[in-house]
Amino acid sequence: MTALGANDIVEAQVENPELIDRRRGQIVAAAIKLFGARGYYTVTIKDIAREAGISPGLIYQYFKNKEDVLLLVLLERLDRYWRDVQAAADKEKRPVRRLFAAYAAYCGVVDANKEATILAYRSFRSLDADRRKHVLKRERDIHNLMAGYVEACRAAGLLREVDIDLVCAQLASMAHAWALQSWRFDQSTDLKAYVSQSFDLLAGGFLTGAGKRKAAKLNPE
Amino acid sequence: MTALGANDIVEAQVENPELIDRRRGQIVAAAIKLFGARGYYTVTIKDIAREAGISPGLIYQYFKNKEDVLLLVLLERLDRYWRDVQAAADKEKRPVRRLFAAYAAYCGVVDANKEATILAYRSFRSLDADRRKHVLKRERDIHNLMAGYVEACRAAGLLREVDIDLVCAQLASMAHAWALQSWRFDQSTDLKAYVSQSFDLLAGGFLTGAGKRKAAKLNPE
Amino acid sequence: MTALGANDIVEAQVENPELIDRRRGQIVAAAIKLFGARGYYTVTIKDIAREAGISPGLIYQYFKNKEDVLLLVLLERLDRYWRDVQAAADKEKRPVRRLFAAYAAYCGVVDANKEATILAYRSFRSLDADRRKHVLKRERDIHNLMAGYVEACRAAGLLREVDIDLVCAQLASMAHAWALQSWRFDQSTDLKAYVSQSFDLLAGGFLTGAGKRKAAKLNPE
Amino acid sequence: MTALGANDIVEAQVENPELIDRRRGQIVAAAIKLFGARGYYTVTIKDIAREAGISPGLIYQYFKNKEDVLLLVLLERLDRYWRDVQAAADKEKRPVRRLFAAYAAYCGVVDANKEATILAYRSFRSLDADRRKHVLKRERDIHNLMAGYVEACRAAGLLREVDIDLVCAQLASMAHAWALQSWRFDQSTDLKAYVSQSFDLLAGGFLTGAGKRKAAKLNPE
DNA sequence: TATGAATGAGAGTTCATTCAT
DNA sequence: GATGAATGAACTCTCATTCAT
Repeated sequence: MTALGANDIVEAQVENPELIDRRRGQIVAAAIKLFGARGYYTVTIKDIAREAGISPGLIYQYFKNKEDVLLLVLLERLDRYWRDVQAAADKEKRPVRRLFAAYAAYCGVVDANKEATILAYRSFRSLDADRRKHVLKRERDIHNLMAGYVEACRAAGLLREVDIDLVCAQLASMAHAWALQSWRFDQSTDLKAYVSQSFDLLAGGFLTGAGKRKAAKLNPE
Repeated sequence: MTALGANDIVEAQVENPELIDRRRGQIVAAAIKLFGARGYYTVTIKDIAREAGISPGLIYQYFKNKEDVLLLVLLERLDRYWRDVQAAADKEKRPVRRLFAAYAAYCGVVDANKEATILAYRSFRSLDADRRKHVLKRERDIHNLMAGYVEACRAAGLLREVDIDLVCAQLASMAHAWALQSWRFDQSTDLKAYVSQSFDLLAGGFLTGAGKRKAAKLNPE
Repeated sequence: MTALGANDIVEAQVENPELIDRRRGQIVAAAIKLFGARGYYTVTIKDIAREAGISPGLIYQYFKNKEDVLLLVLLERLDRYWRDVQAAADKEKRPVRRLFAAYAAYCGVVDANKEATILAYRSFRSLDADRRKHVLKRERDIHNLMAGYVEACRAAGLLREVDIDLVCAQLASMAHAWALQSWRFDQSTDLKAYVSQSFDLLAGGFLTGAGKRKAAKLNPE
Repeated sequence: MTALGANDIVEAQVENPELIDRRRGQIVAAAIKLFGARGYYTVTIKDIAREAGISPGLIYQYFKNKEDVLLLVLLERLDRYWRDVQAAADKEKRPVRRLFAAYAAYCGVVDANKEATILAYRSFRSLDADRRKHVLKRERDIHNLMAGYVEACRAAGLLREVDIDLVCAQLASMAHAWALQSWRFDQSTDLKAYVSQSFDLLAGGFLTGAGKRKAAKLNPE
């Protein structure tokens, strides 16, 4: 189930689950668009309602308050990340290729949702402790997903003796950097070049010689 | 001159430059504390005034509006980063050691100002276009500072053929990750371990064999 | 349509036109009372809300800002003047009688709205250029209405060769004087006496001998 | 003595009478300029201080508060009116000529102080009851001055049987109309034409046949 | 279920006035 | 006598939330 129908996390006044899914979909889509462009605090409930084509009052039938809208927005994004990354990784069998595919997918989804990625950094701390936990839970899911791919490289003897969490932090940071620190990069750099260059750099640090040779084959330049 | 007396960027109604420095120091210190803990939007001018031990009206003698307070808060942090990093780097002559010293100092100042680092990510986009430029200018100064240290490694033949901007992005991202993604790391990891491990990982990616041997000597474990 | 529903001049957040009319009626009535007594600047939005029996926020559903409230207050008064004057004039056919009826009605509406008349003088300049234009437009409508009645006297050969705009200025000034310069008049003077005396004086200046004889019949003292 | 040194009306913290006169002169001149242009409420004490070239605090050495500044501004204007009108009237001996000279001078001083004239209408009601009395006292002085000139016409048998206060109200209203209702007049009308035309109209109402013949000689067109 | 008018607490900001220097 | 930094009450306006329809 997607984050939207998550009645255990976010309560609704409405019973019909399909309606909940549909309305929350509308509202979250509108909110992602607006929060992404202008941030959480400068967007009003009225703005979201107008963008979603419904009345302000209706939002409170599907969300307890504004913060809950933000929560689902953030969870929804993380769900999408998780699905995209896994789907891409599943297409590859060999460990280094799989890790690369996962990283490339991660960068790809960041690129396709730049605003949402930035929003996550901006607005995570606008949530209260309880809601943060839910978001962190999903962050950790993604972390674990990636950690599995790294671990597989180790099992194949292709990984130097390094801390896997640290490697995951690096991979995620660099994927995020594409959205968050774009000012550092030459404007002419495109996503594809960024992915291969940054992976080369990162992999150079954590793969063994054998691993690097496999990685090298990914970019036949 | 520090960012506080920056009359060309932020205007004051008061003439006396020493007073401006002192009062802005008070106000920015209070604002860093509160913004850091609760974010820009949930902190009120009255909160800042109370924390600084002055009246709300007085803030407007030294700042045109709330956004200008945020601007100086962000600039002040970047100034501090720049100074700390440079001071640490200056103590080392050899390129790899110098780069390491710079990175370690960067991580150190992030650690000492975790809240402020997070704030930068959260609140940069709350600034209007003009104010963002000022912040980006200082970000770039730090970027260039680091790029210089990386470049020196290349001049000494210790750098693989890699994009320097990308390397800088990695270094900065990992330093920031210490504050922003601490949930990824084993709670027992301390700053010192983090610095050496992450540098080892990064340097493994961008240094030549000779460079790595020099880097290895930095952590005589 | 009265000035209150004037959606083209003052924008409302609320759609329902009847509601707009009703709420604006409430708000403008309260504002006239308070502005009239204490002037524009010393009356607060909260005062108006309290007087109107609504919440402060609601005023901003029907007016963009405080200045717009003042605008409708001033327009509303001018509308009332126009309607009262025309209604009274329509009851008389012969030119001098009609002009007198119009003047008497003008004085009457000034008397019934002394505070509002004074307010117009006080507060017109508190409006910005755009809003002033709207008020002047209605002032001119009244001017033209009166000018028509004076012109009819001329057509009937009862008017000396005088500037009609000047005559209108005199008529209006004297009507306003009843509210604005009441300190000049013996406290025992009542409205009726004021109207006949001042009209006698004014008409003596602009009517021909024949016209004055007709005017004389109006006051059979 | 002019209104400025009026220690019995407005209190000063400073003893030296010359200084009081000089400083109040500075302050009132600045205030007239600013109040005239922008009205009482939108001008701040700081604005006045800046315009007068002194510090805000100093104003409170010469005035108890902002309202007292307004009081002296209004009194000062009335003093000037009184002096100018009397000076002009004194140059003529014959009653109708004298009255005309007084009226022309009145219009002249209105023309030279349009903003201040408008200010009087706007801001008189911003004063409290006590201060209003002082202003009304001087208004009455001018009224009486004019009434004397009208009375002289009656003594010479040149006045119809009319109420003198009403005549004074007319004369004052028309003089003020030059500033307050300029929108009614053809833009090409100049002051001189206005004075002669309006006096012709007014005098036509209150003078006898003999009086009118004398008045006619004033405008040898 | 859906609407949107209504509420009212609280935000940023201004400014008359005071007072230490 | 003169300065101008400092105060804090009070302003206009916004907006999350509620509730009658």
